[in-house]
Amino acid sequence: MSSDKITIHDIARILNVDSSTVSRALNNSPRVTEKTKNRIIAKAQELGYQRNDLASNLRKNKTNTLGVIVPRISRHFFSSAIAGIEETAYNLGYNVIICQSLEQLEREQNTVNTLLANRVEGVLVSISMETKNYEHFEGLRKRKIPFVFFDRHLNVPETSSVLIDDFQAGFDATEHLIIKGCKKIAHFSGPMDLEIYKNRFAGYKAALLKHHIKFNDELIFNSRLMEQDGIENADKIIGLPYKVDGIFSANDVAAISALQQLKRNDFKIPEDIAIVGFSNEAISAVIEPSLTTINQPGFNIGKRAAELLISQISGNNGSVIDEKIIIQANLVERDSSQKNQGNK
Amino acid sequence: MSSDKITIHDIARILNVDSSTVSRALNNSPRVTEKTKNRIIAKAQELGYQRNDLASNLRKNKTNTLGVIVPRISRHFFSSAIAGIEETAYNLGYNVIICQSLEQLEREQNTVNTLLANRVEGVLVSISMETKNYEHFEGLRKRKIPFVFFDRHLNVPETSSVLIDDFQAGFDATEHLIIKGCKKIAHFSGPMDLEIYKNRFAGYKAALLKHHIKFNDELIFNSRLMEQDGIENADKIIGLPYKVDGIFSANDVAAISALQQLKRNDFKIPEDIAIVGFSNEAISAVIEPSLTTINQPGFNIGKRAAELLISQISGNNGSVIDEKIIIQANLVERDSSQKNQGNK
DNA sequence: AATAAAAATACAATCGATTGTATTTTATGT
DNA sequence: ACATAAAATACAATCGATTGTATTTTTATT
Repeated sequence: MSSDKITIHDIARILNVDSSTVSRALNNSPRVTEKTKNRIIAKAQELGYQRNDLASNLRKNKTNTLGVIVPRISRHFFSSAIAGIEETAYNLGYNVIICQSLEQLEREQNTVNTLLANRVEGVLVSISMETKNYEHFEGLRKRKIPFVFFDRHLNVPETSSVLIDDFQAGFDATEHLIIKGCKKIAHFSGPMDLEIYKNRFAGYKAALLKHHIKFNDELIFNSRLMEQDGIENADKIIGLPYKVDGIFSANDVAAISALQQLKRNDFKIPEDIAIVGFSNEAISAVIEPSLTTINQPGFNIGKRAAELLISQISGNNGSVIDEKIIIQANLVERDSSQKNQGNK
Repeated sequence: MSSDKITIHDIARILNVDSSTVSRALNNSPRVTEKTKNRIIAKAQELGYQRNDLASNLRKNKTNTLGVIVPRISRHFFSSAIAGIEETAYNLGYNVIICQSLEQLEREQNTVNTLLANRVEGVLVSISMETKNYEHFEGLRKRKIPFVFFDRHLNVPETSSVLIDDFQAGFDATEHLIIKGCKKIAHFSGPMDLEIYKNRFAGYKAALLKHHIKFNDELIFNSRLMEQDGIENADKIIGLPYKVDGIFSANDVAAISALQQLKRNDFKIPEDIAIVGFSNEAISAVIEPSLTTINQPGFNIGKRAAELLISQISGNNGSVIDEKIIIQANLVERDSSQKNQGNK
């Protein structure tokens, strides 16, 4: 009946055994006879006993819990990554606490403290756009709690991360535009404190260099790559005294809003301006024209990151671990970049 | 330095006070002098003390934690709802544990147990497509842990839920098609164990009735409304000996894949067949033609559900609570249903 | 039947914080 | 300076489970 707060002590009292025996029986310890084990399990079931993990974890000094910090759950890349994390965690018997920073440094700091207070055994982080340094992760380091950056990371030594090769991807995206015949290629970049944006930008520059296209500072547009930013960038491009014929945007959100804004201003995509985005959001496949972009396999990144983290938790050999896993990110060619190549 | 596992007892020993004083100081109790409070807080900071919430929660018998169970985090509606839940929870000082059922009953049952073991104080649930009854939630009821269904719910008495008016929305969607001139309207329905699909279907039938259109069983397509289902439904419609001129799909996913399949088979949307979906996924706005659909305000639903749950937790007056909140869901008219009305 | 060895169970400390009660310290008034 | 009230702090039990050690019970051996 009233299965309100049944403890092992209640069961012990009823069956006239010690609570330690109940504990061992429920944990299937070989130290308890099959017969009493069955009695105890039956009674526990009858009373609707449910272990108190707070007490258990406190005593064992082990929580089997991972923390995850992402900027925003509702972004498709992150929810996919979380799905991958969850999958791995679930299979290996870990729980997951998910926190959002909402791109705010202060909330990111708070979540680290919450996770510490909850004694998570490891943390997976993709940092906010406001995060410029490492400080608030020091607490994890001090307490020897392993953590792994995925995607949005800080370039600190002795830290593991699961990333895509943003330089290569940026290079590929830009070279693709060049091959399609673009000469004046703009780049929408994100906050330069974030490694991913630095690297995508570097890839862009390297591709220009390789193909002997002069780098032009005026064609670099810095923003937080939100929807509004894409629109504003598009307006700036329209206002330029010369013709831009390609855009490589460091994310899809800005690429798409720019694409729509350009369409509204009677630019033909890709004939007038070819566009390549980054992330392969779900929208990108169905927008018209469909958006050429870099596919970031979120689920897979989350999966690998969780695997790496759990392996570090398990083999806690005190030594500092610094492992980088690079996941393949591939260009998905769609319509927004299929420019007529030359005029034969 | 080694802030590994600093406890209030460590601080107490160092400062030559009792651990109870340390506890009270850190919790800003008026029973401790400002002077010692400051000493203690300073020392705690110096040592990098971080409260162990496991111990604290165990003792207080209060976790300030909510559980959330959704079918799939990566579905936009759910991640939006979670964002709304998080927002409310964060503001009111609650933590949130998020679990996915992945549409599997077994996993849903497991998550309930996990949440119980973690002593959450309330649970927000949107059930899986396999969930047909209430059993596995009985444990919550027994332990007097309030829970609130949102969106996908079971129709059990003495249970609170935050829903949209699926009947009305189904009615509106169907009537909209009728007004646009459709005479033979197919309906893609989901598992009939779920109230939401029952109600959307009922709304569909009511609209037909009102406008004197005969209900035709052949035009009802039951499935789990996945991408593949939409394609198959479209094929079946194509194969019918008579012409279908409208589709009301109980979700956007199936509506969109059907739309694309029909396009591939040279049907003109909306001229040949008008389509209305349900949920207003992000894709629906950018697909061509853009999809008319019912907007379900996920963030808002999550927010309201969390508020309702927390109010029930706070006012735990033992009495059973049965509160239904109906959130407005509105038709978003887009291109997929703008059929030529008559031929004047 | 006596004794050793093995098996089953009981005892008791512990994890880290909280909190009601008891004790010590400080302040107040005469 | 002394009694008393008030303030500050210390003591000790508690939350519920786990686990090393001690004790009791059973089994095996001669």
